Amino acid sequence: MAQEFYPFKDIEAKWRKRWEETGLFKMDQNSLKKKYYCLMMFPYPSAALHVGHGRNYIIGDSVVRYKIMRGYNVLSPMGFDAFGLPAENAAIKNGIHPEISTLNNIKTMRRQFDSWGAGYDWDREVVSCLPEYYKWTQWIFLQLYKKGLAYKKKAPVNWCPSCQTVLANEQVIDGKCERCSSQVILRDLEQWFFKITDYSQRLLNDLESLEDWPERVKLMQKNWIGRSQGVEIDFKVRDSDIILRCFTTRVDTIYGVTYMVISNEHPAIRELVKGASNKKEIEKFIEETKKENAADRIGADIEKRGVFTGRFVVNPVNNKAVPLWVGNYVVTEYGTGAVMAVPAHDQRDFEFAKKYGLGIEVVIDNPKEPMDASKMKEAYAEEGVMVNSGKFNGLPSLEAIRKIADFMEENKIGKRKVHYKLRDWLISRQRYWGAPIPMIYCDKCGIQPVDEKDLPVLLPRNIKFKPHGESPLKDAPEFVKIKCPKCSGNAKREIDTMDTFVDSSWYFLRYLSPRDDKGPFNKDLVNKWLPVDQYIGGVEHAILHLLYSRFIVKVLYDMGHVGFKEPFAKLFTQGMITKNGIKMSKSRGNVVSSDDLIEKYGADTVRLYTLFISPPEKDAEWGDRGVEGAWRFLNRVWRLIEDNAHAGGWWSVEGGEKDSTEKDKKLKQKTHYTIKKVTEDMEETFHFNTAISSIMELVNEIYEYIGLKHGASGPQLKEAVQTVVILLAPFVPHIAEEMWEKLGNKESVFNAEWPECDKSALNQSTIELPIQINGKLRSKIKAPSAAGEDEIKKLVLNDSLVNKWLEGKEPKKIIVVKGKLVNLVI
RNA sequence: GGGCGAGUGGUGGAAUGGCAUACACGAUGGACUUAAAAUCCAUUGAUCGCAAGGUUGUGAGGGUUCGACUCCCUCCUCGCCCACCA
Repeated sequence: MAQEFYPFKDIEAKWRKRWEETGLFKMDQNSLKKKYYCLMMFPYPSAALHVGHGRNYIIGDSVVRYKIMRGYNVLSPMGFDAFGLPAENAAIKNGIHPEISTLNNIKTMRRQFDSWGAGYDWDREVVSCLPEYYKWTQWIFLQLYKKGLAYKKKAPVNWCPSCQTVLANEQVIDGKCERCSSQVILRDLEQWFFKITDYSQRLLNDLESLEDWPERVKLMQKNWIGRSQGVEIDFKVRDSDIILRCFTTRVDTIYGVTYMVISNEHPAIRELVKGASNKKEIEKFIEETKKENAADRIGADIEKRGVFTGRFVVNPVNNKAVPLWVGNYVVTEYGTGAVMAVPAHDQRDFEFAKKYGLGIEVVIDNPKEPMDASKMKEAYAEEGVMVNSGKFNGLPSLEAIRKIADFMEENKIGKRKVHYKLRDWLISRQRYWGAPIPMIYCDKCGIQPVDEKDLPVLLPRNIKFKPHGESPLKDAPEFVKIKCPKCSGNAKREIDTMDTFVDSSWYFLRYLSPRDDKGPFNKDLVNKWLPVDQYIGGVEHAILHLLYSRFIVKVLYDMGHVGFKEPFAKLFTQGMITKNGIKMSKSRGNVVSSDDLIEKYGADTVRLYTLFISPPEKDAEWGDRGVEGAWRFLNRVWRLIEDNAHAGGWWSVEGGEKDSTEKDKKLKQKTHYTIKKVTEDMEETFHFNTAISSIMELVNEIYEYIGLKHGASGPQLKEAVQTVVILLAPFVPHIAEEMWEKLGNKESVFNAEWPECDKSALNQSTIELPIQINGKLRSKIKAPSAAGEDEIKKLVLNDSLVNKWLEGKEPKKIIVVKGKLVNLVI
């Protein structure tokens, strides 16, 4: 009897070659089958991948293979998000050109994808750092420029002194650089922005159409866009022509305004403090708090501080003058940078007023307990009844919001207004390793776009990678010097490059015509294949990448380049693999090498364990021991086929016994239950872990069926074993193919028909009926599965154990649940 | 501070109103073996009992229900996202 391990090395090599030859993953443009575009987020090329990375691709590959088996014309492309900081940082450190290290890493990664058995249509590969790709990233920039959606402005930006570059807000974590953890400072630079804020409302509205996105992700996007409805109110500055506009969502509290605060970066601030007696103090305050802003925007808990400007502003509803302060708690970029302060009904204002002895005036009464301004411990921010509010007294505050807004609009004191937290997208990077921004600066003609026919603007090859606060492209004279496209005079190129999120905001369009040098994508193909049917990636991209991609697609839609408004119909976000409770990463030293494991156990074992470890949307803790279990299981299935092949091959037995015995019925029932379970998991939840465990149960059932004697036969057994092999194929493709061949099939298992669940097989002849008394399990009886309620009740009352528990009493009620459970109430 | 999610054996996890702990890992005992590996068999929430069997048990407390891991309320802990957004 053969007791060797299954020869995974030979098997895996054999089938990989076969898939390559038969083009299993090549999308067929002329196929009549239904299309299915399955997209994995394309990775940044980093050197050695671990099992945590593997999980992403194994999940995606299982979906792809399942859909192929279900008869779809599947498009499963792969590419590389190949521009970015790490390669450039490495170049600074060790002198290796980013292009070389990146292309090397890509080579390694392709090999690793292959080693996981993850198949892609490699003819469609896109690599964002190649001119054939970034030419069109630049084209996208020019489209936005043409539409007035790309503009330049001086803006305070997060600056990492160590990386010598600008960071997006989201790359700043706890005031520190996401990559190098140095303290981030603010710095004013001329930057290119994309006007994503023009699309705020549409990006918000269309979230509702994304029914197959996780609620969590939609909510995160919604909060990020941050729509709030309110009123903008103009306050006149006394003894001045200046008008300060502020925004509030709580216009019902307008009569409770006791002071106003403006941000330390408010545009009118210089003018306002011109004649102030404490001018020095104010200026000192402004300087100090500017420094705080960087840390502040990042979340550090900074105490509220402020300074009086010597000015007063007039409340337009009651003409009352209130003091004007400069404070560190007003967000410059949001609203108008000026806030009407209502200490009685806003916690922040309350704290500030307490600290500086400013007035507190109650204008909304808490219906539950009367309020007294002098005794308040905290602000009352709930609804209530209007008091001290002139003609609005007595109204419920919710109603007052409407009435006061109406009143203000009628009297032109204020105007309803919607604000968003969403900011424009800063795309400039003072970096080499990115797509150059295709713009030219001419002294005579000003800013000029590069002509589309002159694209791509190629990155120069010879560059010194010494950071000096400006883009390294500055040191490449052959790059910088250019003729103005308008007047042909001497001009200079833009030396900044684009944020890599621009590269990744349209790559899914390029896969349909990756080598096309006439356009960024083929309109017909793209309209046929998009939206993407299934997008799979990490939840860390829930906000930025997905929002940017949605934005770019909407812009392209508006310009008539594509016929759809949303890029991704269905989204699945997987969890990450942890080790010792933290994310697997090289710097933390807790990586589990995927290559080593594959060398020892083969790809299928690694795949099976990875999928079995937990539901894929959840984070999962890696345990090396569990791999053994997956390995044992595969050997167990393998033996099932090997041993019986030695014993004569029961799968060839066509006739044999009819499926009449109890044993046969049980096996058939289990087989069809497993089909149902696996199919549901694949279609609905991607819960591969439960799909696999149900297949394990079926294998256990098969072993029980044949007992220890080999050479068992019969149609039921044949069906069960075939089912196991087919159902396993999406998860462990190599061994499944080999076993499928051993079962005498000439065609690939991926051409096999996915089994249908025969519902009649799910009902056994007799079923075991659990009996509860007052909800507690007290007995079990055997009953025919076709038995009616009355018959079941009769059987239950005849059961001796039941009678023992009834102690002669008559049950008040007998509840039969779906013919599967009985509960007696006594 | 706000929002979202989660809390089940020694471990990963299963069950979304109906037999709690499927499936797997680990552990213990046994068979086979000179031995080991592999494989197979048995046991494995806690607790009482020689046993049949009982009691108890899904973060804590309360509620709804014939019946609650599941629904509702209060609280605790952890995780993630956002965060002085007026």
